[in-house]
Amino acid sequence: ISTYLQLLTMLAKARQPAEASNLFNALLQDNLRPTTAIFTALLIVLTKTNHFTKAVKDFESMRLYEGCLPDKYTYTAMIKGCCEAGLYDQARKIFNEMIVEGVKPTIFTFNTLIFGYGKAGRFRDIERVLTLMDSYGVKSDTVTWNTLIRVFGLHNRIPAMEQAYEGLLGQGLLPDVVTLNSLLSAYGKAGLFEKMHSVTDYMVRYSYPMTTVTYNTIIKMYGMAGEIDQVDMAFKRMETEGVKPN
RNA sequence: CGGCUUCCUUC
Repeated sequence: ISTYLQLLTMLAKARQPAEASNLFNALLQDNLRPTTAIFTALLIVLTKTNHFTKAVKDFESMRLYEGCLPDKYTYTAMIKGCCEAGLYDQARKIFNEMIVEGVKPTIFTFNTLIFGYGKAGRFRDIERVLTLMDSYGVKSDTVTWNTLIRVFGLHNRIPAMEQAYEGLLGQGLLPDVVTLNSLLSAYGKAGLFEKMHSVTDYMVRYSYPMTTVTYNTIIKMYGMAGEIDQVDMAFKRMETEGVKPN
């Protein structure tokens, strides 16, 4: 069953829903019993590939298999799927069901909700989630702040984004490469190139790795702004820094 | 140890 789980996880990453369904049937034919993790992996591939209705059906029917009750992973995956499908009421319903079933939401659950609402610009809902999180005694982590920074950046809410960055520092956490790449993306989108530079300076000063993603972000942002010379410089710098283009 | 969240990769 571990073999099947590993294979399903790979198929989820590769977004191969048909192959994943075939594999699930093969597992049954091998007289193996599916597990909650197997169903979760299956739900992930389905929601990732716009087979949301099928995912809900499997989410409902998994309970018919012995020992296959949804757990914190399953609920979080379904909440993410609902948000990506734009079904926020459904996401909330599944969260409530999770609570009723006695499955404790984790930081993953809350971060997923924040990202889902944030992408859609539902900032009131984010506030609600943060309050809820507090009431469950779950403490925000770097990913929480990164998520807030990302979603505010996506919506060009630069002051709110910078407030989230301050929140991260205020909690005694350090930015990671995802934080800084998100800042680069937002500043680039807003045309705040001086601020982009202060982020890259910061990365150099504190020895953050300038990854392929970092350079891809810089190239994309300058490209969108029509700053072709900057694009060229960034690409050449990748080569001199030994960062491989992907 | 293996399945859930945040950065570029069709906007």
